[in-house]
Formats: sequence, structure tokens, C-alpha cells
Amino acid sequence: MVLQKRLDYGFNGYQVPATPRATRSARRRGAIRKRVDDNSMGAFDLLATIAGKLLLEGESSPASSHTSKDQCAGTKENCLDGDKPLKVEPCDQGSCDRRIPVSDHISQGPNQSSCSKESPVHQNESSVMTTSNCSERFASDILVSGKCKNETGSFTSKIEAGSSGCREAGEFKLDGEVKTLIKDETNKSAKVLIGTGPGMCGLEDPVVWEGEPPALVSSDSSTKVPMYVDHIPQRSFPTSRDDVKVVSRDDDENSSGCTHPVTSIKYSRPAPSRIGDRRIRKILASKYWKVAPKLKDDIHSNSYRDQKPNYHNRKNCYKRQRSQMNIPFKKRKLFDRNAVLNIDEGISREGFFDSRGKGITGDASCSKMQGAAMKSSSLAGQHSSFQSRSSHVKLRIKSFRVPELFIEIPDTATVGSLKKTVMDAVTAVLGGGVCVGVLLQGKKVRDDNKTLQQTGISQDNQLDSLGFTLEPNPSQTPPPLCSGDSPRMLPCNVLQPLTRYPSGPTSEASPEPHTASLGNFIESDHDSAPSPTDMSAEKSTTDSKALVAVPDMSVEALAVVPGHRKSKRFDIGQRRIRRPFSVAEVEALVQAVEKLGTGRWRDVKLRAFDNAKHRTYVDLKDKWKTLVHTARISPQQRRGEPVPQELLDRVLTAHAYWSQQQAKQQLKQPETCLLV
DNA sequence: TTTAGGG
DNA sequence: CCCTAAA
Repeated sequence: MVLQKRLDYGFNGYQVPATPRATRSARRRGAIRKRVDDNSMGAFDLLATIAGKLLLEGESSPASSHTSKDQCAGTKENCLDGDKPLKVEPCDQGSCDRRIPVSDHISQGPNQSSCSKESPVHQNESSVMTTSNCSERFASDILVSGKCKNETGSFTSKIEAGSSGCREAGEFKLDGEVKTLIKDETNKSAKVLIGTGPGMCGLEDPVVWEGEPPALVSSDSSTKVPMYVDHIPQRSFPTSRDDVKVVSRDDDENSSGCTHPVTSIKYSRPAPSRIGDRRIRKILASKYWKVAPKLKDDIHSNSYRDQKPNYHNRKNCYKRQRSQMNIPFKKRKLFDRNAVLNIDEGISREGFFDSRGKGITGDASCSKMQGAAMKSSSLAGQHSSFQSRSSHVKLRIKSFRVPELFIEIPDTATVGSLKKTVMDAVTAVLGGGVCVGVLLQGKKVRDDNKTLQQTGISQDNQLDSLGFTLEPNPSQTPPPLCSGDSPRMLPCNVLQPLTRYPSGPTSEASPEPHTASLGNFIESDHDSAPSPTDMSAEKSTTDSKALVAVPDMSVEALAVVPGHRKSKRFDIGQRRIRRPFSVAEVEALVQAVEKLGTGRWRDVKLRAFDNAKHRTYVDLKDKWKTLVHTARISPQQRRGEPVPQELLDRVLTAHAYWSQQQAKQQLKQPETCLLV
């Protein structure tokens, strides 16, 4: 029996808690999360190998600072006109390398503050700080591309001009495929938000707004064929765009929770980055970057003087970028925790290559994964000229496609903040754990251990068909082969983006400005949000279609992986996004506690937050704890959204009441038990 | 799984 | 919010 006594408590009526549940059969809590970090990955070998042999025409990818600078300038000039809605802001002239231009821009937006603050913080945390050129570059590129797209026709030409300069610099370039992109846009319901001006169209490609809750699925992005600035015959692989679907966890869902005024970025990649929590409302379509990094034979050697410095810079950049990322706290945290290191290192040297390699544990896994996660990019590898020495293969990668990114940003955000957001997203992707995939004649080369010779990559005729892809971190989608848990994956996880849904369970919640936009998503709160897995699957499927070359694998991989993937990788180590309780939620909580008392959090949850999946009874309990604390401290000491004093008073009253009750009950309990 | 608390 | 010991 359960004894419930009705107390006279003034409130609606408190009830004595039912008999302690303690009696319930105890369950084993067993789940232990273990986090495994696995460094060992062989996958990367292949890349490394290639990288080692790649010769970059230009300079090393890291591009010397000056080059980068040039590039920026070039881009700017060429691509941007002042009038265009989006301007690419090149970094300040010389300073490009040093600072992230974006940040500068950002200043305008509310975000800025956060950014600035954060960055330092991160730095401290990570201990790594540096300016990065990279970020800037990316940003600029991206912007440019977007712009380019708008302009389309003209665009191309412009770019080229610019690009030429850029290239030399060895920087990344974007290509825009106008046509394709446009199409995509069409397909997508999305609208470009970013640009305000009519001219904004360019944005479209880059940024797509999705009407739907971002969390879920991005529409399949159509494949796009990247154009290469180079003019080189573009082989376009119709790679599918990676659509990334953001997976959101239930928990993450509510956007309302998002407090970040600024923007949150989600990584499109399903991958496990722990980093991201953010969910995105707006999507940036992935863009293609062009990377014109040039690698020298020796990775080590990249020590060409210039390069070397670059190397460092790059590394720094990445780190910094991370630090800067807007990514919500959680994300950052994740980053920090995880594996930042891994990735960074890789990148630093080789640029993308490394990073990926590192992240990826195994090639095979990667490829598979990639399918699942995103197919990311097609490689633009144009042609590689072929080896001068018998033993070396020269490859020139003209562009990389960036995985699709989802970005959430308030309409009120400034262009500068948008830029930054995009940059951060890109950075996150890169830094987070992009994997490099190698395609040969459209097929993925899975075996990392094979030599170029063995794979045929070194053959002249093959070079043309050699492609590289940037893939989301596999970690998310562990290859079927790997046991789900396989430690390997973990490393990848780092990257895994967390997505956050904007929607707040109880609509009431969303305090944020975005809210309006988010409003649509509210439902997503309720878990309606598709699971990442699903998304990935779909996406992958789509992608696969799009991708001519690599289709099967990806599909398969997807198919296999999907189900499990999410849960595990995702969860592992992932910290839920912070979702401050809204006043309405607090009110509901208080009311429920008044009625049910403390100690019955499950009931409270069921009663008042049954539809708020992201609020667990533990959360409610914790919230109550904090409410009690908050109620006891002076208003000046309180932080966050102010809770009406009235509620706090109720909290104290109820808390006192139930505490007393509990005490009584304890005394009586023995009897009760007997009775029962 | 749920509670209860510390971190 | 997370993590965990206890129940």
C-alpha cells in the first residue's frame, strides 16, 4: 500500500510521497560509459603516403602568410564588389594571417562579445593559441563563393582571376558551381536569409535557410559539381553534397534552450564530434573549397622555410579556431576534452590531409563512415601531374568540397557575425575531424595500406581519376566492422557535432531572440526530431545517388550503420547542451513539486515535463536544487534569467514543507513499512 | 531505473 | 549538467 496523506499544506495540497521507491527492485546500473580514445588508425596511412608524395604546385597548403594575404586581397577585389551584399572581407591586409577576419566583422553582432570572450578562454584552456590564417582564409573563401554563386556568370570569371592569384598563394579557393548550386537551392525550401539585399542571392548557395527544423534532415542536398576555378576540365563528380543531417538528440532539441545569442553552428557531419551542440536552423550549403595547398614531398620537409612557419600557423589556426568557435559551450568543451589534439596536428601539416588521417581510424571505416555521415566532398583533385620521379606522384588538389554545414543564426545577426559563424563552422569541420577519402576512378580506395602503386594511383592515366574527399568524421558512424564501441571511433567522436534543436519543449521557454525563427521547430523538441541516424541514412542514400563514383559503399555503409550509430557514438562523452529553464518551466516545476514533493522526480517529470524529453528527472531534481539555492541567495547574486520572486518564495516554502514532511516520514517510515 | 548528492 | 553510489 501506499500511504498518502493529505497534508494541510496551504498549497494546492501537498501529498505525502508515496512509499519510497527504494523498495523497487534494484536495477543494475551498469552502463558504464567508457571513453576510449583510440589513436591508432591506420586509415590515415594512405593519406600520409599520398601527402608525402604530393607536390603542391604552389606553396604548401598552409600557405605562407603573405600568400594568404595576397589571396585575400585578390579575392576581395575580384570577387567582391563593395556593393555586393556579401562582402568578403578579406582580412585586413597584411593582418590576414594573424587574425581571423571574421572576428572583426563579428564585432558588430551581439555575438561578437561571445566570440571574443570565448576565444581567449579557449586558448587558455587548450593552452594553444595562435592566430590562424586558416580561419580567415576559409571565411573569405566561403564568402566569396557565396557571392560568386549569386553572381553566377560573372562570378566565375571573377573568381578565376582572383583565384589565380589565390592559387598561387596556395590557398583555398572556392569554386562555385552556380548551376548546380542553384538547383539545390531550389530544391531546398530554404531561403537565404543571410543576405539582406536582393543581391544576396549569392548567399543562397552557401546559406540555405531551411524552413524546417534544422535538426533534422537537411534536404538532400543535391549533388553539385564543383567547378574548379582552374578551368581545368572539371570533372565533376557529381558528388553528392553531403547533406548533412544534423542529428539532434532529444535532449538537445530545444532551441529555446539555446541561449547563445549569437549563432550556433552545427556541424553537418553526423560525426561524432563532441563539439557541437548547436543545432542549426539555417544551413549553409556546403561549399566547395578549393584547396590549393601544395604539399611537398616530405611532409617533414614541408619544412620549406615558408611552409614550416605555415605549418605552425596552421596548427595554431586550427586551435585557435576552435577556441573561437561559437560553438556553444558544450561544444567547446567537447573539443577540449576530446581530441582536439589529434586533429590539429594533422591538419597543421598537411592541411586537410592530415587532419583527416588522424581522425580517421581506418580507412575502411572511413569510407564507410563517410558514406553514412556525409559524403562529403568531392574532390576536386584535378589532375595530378604525374610523377617526376618514378617514385613520386605529384598531385594537385584543386578543390575540396566542404561538407554541408548547418548554421543557425538570428536574422538580426550582422553579416559579420554570419561570416564568422560560417567560418567557425568550417573551422570546426576541418578541425574537428574531417577525414580524407581517396577516390580512384570514382571508387573509394579503402585500403590504406596499399601503396599508390598497388592501387594504381601512381599511374598516369589514373591520376586524372584520382580524387580526394573530405569526409565527416567517421567516428560517428562506425563502420559496421568495428564493433560499435570500438575505441577507434572515439577519436573521431570529437568532432561529432552536436546538434541542438532550437525548439523548446514548452514553447514558453525560448527566451531567445531566435525564438521566432525557432518557433517552427518547437515540436522538434519532442523528439520528433529525426534521429541523426536516420538522417544520415537518408542522406547518405541521397548522396550515394548523387555520387556517381562512390555510391555503393556509402550506401551500404549507411545502411549498416545507421541504427546503432547514433546512440553510441553520439552519446559517448557527449555533454548535453545547456538549456536553461525558462520561467514557465520553473513555474511548472514548482507547481509539480508543491504537489508531489521532492523526492519524486520521476513523477514530477511525468506530471509536468512529460513532453519535454530533454528534461530528465535528474534535470528537474537538479533544477530544484538550484532553485532552492537561488531562492536563498540575494537577488544580486543570481544569474541567468531572473526567476520571479514569487516563484522563489514558493520554492522555499515547498522545500521547507517537504523537507519537514520527509523528516516526519522517516520517523514513521518503519511503521509504514510494516503496515504496507 | 530512480534517488540523492557531490562535482 | 554530469557522474555515481545506492536503492
